[in-house]
Amino acid sequence: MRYRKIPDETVRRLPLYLRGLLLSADRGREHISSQVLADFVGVQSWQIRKDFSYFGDFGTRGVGYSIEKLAREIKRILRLDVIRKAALVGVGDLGTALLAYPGFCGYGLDIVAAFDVDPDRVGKVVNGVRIEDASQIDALQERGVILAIVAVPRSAAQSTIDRLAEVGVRGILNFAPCKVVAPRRVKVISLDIAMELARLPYYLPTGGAGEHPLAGRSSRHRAS
Amino acid sequence: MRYRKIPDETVRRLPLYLRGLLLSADRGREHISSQVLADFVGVQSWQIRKDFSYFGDFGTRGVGYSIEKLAREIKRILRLDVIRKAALVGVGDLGTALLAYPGFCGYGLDIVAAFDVDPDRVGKVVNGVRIEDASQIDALQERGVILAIVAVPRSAAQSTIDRLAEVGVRGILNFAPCKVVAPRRVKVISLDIAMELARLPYYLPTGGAGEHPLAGRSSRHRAS
DNA sequence: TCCAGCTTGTGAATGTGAACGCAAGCACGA
DNA sequence: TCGTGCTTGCGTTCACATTCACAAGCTGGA
Repeated sequence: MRYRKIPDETVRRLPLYLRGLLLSADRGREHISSQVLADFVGVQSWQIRKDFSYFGDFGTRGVGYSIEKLAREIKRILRLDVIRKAALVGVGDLGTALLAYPGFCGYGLDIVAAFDVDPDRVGKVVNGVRIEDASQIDALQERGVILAIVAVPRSAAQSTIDRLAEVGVRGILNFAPCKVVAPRRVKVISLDIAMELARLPYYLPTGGAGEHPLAGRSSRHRAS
Repeated sequence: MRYRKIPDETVRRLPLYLRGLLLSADRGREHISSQVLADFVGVQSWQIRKDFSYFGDFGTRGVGYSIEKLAREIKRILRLDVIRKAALVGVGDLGTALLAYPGFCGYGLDIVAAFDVDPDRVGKVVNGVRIEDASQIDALQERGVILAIVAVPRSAAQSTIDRLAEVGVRGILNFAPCKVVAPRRVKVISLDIAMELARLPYYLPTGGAGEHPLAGRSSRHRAS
């Protein structure tokens, strides 16, 4: 089955495995079995083995996976094996929190630029990054930035993404709560936090008699 | 097929449809067809019709869906038809941003309490909500709060969730980047922002010759 | 060298959701 | 009242992902 079509869900799980390996690595062990890793990240062991089988033989039968080697392989597959520079557009409350968030560097992602249209914010330094005027987005290409995080208001989202696409950005993480479009060469991942919270009440128990008899059943698939 | 098993993916899309309806509502139209709504939110029209068919006949053939009625139905299905009180635990950078985020109220979700362990933060008022000491979580039940947002550091995540589960919280949106467990009666949705960003480089074009010949193909499923 | 115990890798079976296509049904005008 | 055009609802088909089960293969000890 090697090197056939790679399921989208597999790609979605790879960062999860990487996170698990990085968290478990500093506990002194050299190798880890699919069973132990599976328990640690909350999936099934065969799921892990199947996912890895799309990319090659990373383990040793009877032993397990070398933690360090496996982490390196996943990083290579996800193209996280080099430090990737990212830009943040929109330094409101959420943008500020993202700038301060230490979690990105664990994956080799480095926010090197931040932009906003508000003159009051431009020039301020947040977490070591100086906020620039949004017009400076034009220079992103020369600075070698091809990833961007969009945390602007809904009304500015599409135009921001258009601009980013124009200056050569190839991957965008969008937090604006609306549909956005981009050229085919630009991969956009959208995350609407309010929408995630909004589907939580669905799984709540019913107040009276079984109005939603089937809610919450059959979640064999993705947990969250 | 009415009232058979409801696909998890359908539940995941319902908030998307609701968002689309709310955004399109103020444009004066009374009815909307599945085709128009589909274009607006970025899915296929048959997908919308199929999803709604699990819950009942909301539309009128030849006319489309009443925007107001459909929004009301989706809210009912998602149990968003009453104002739901939610608590925030962890008022760091991300927590502060979430408190200030205006997007929740559009879905009838209201953050009425915020907790932190840092004495410097306790007592401060952010966006109209006074930050309380984490020990006050015990009183959540009497205050009628059964939804919580967890934005604490990784090391505190599991114990926070244990505590919330003890005091009767039934739904949790977790931002801590680690695996967490909860009793079956508690639904946990986890969101790891860094992990989302981490899978973005995978879709980047390859530098040299086709090292990843299949990347980015075949995305018939969920866009983001 | 051989055996016992583990763990991986993967073909095949199963299950689930996406995609299709069309009959049923409503609105409106002739 | 009938016909035309449009839109929904849904049975069916197809594609994909999960799940299973086991052969292949490594390690370490006898």
